[in-house]
Amino acid sequence: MKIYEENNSVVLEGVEDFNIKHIFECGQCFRWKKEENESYTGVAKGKILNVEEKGDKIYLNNTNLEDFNNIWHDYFDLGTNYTEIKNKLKEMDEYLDKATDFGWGIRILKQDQWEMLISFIISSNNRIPMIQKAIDNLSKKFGKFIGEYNGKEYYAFPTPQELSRASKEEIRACQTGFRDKYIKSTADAVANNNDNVYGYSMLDTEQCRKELLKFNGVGPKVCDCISLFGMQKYDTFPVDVWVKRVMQEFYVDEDMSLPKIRAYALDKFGELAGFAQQYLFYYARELGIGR
DNA sequence: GTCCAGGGCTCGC
DNA sequence: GCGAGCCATGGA
Repeated sequence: MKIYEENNSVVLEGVEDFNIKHIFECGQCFRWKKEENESYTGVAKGKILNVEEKGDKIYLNNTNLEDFNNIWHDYFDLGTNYTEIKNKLKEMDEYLDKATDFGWGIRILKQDQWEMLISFIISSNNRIPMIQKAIDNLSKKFGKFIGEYNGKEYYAFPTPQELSRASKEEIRACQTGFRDKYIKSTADAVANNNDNVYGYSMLDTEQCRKELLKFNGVGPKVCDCISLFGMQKYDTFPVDVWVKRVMQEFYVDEDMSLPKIRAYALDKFGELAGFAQQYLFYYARELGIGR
């Protein structure tokens, strides 16, 4: 892979296992929006970035080599060999063989722990477009203005302090619905009790899970998503309706409970369970498997 | 009106 | 530690 800077952009030439549609639409993130030219613009780490694909080149627009080295290299998990991961998954069974071919360019982003905590509380019993809307509203209302890009204004995700200053009613006004009380309670807990969510990455998967489950509005599924997308716990397997469908279609009985599906997958996919989950989720959702 | 979404909480065993 | 009900909002 060749990396160089030109015209306020960083170009990645010949990067393996990288497809922007797969990455941004596999359900792991909520703040990346597709532009008219098929590129994606989003906010992460308090910066606005646009990502564009042209042939075998990936253009990271509105950034420079310094930010690439400090932020984006890690954010896009470019230090991990996804070819190797996919090959191991392919050897497991025919369904993963298909799913990894289908979503060949997926990478699990290393996103902000706190942002994942609140985002996936909002996700509970909700739809993806509604989740995106609520997060946008919260950011616009309580986050810092970062700047403009391509004629649009962008805001950072609010910090724990910024969000805890909001009332339950103000949070609800951002279209969070009945989850308003969960968000308020969690924001207060993190801001006031100094619950150090940024330290949970250092804990092992089980300890991390126990800490996250203490928050109001965080159950098994939400907890697994935060662990996987915010804390690099790859030996987790979030089971939502889509994953339940694809698992029942290919692996287990119709009447198996969610906790048992989770246990089954952890046992079967082991250290790679989180990666398997992403490929299966994207495969199931894009193809409408089980509906 | 009915159904459903990247579920969580509470209770009873 | 489980399973079963109950709870909840907004869009299609």
